[in-house]
Amino acid sequence: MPEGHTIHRLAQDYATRFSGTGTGTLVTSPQGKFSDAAALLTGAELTHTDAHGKHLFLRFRDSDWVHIHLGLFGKVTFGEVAPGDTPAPPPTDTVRLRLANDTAYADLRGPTTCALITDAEKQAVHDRLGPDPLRPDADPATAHARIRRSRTTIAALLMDQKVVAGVGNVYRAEVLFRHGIDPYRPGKDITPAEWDAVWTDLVALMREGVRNNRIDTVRPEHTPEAMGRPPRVDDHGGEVYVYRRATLPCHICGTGIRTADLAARNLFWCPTCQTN
DNA sequence: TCCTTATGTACAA
DNA sequence: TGTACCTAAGGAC
Repeated sequence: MPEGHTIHRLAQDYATRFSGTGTGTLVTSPQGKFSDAAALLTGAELTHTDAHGKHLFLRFRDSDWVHIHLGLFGKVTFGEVAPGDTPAPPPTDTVRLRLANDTAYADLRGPTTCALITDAEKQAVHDRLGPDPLRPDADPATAHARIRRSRTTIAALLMDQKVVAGVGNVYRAEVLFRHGIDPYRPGKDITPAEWDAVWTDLVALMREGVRNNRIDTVRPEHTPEAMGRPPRVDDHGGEVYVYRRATLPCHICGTGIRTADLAARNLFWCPTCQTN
């Protein structure tokens, strides 16, 4: 489930379990691809975690960072351990990285990236990413400056991590729906007022995503209860307007939700509600 | 048991 | 634009 909210939540969850405990962390790579780095890190304490867009950073000692990117399939599962009672279960052979201490373990599977990097290499990652709605230092004007000089569609620009970091296919589709914006509009036509509204909304939606560890975008007045419709659960675990709802009726106007291929990803939108 | 699909990105041509 | 990479779940047989 990796959009930016997942990564920021992971930064918190890793820190809660492994940092500030005063104990070293057992670091292993049962799957093997991270074995050498794991051997260097094991026994050190996790001192800090950081997230920018879909990139997660775990700090050990003073200048060692583990850089993690989940890609499309990556997942982290946490487990609790009771000392001398319930030990961590043996990791399966797809676990790229396991952290374990006296009270918890965390298994990382299927990441696109899991590598030991330096401060400078970490900085280079930050430098190539756009502002992240979940970071307090984010400057939305930087994003709009790029958007306003591009003829590329707003739908494609929102997925470009150099423009905005952390937005993925779900938030892209949902935020455009919430603002009634036609996904095919060129970036250069997005006004400052529209961008301000979209950015503010992304900040709120993604913060809620971190809190709940899932993506919900449906306004209270459009929930099934409020609309007098039977309750539902969308495929991905949250409640949304258009994502993966192709051909189903729009919650607001009843028009069939449309889908199309855009830069090798599935775009979803309501042709009636999104005409701005 | 096989096939498709997925909230992602990098690189080659 | 196409392809490669990483994993697991769900549906069709």
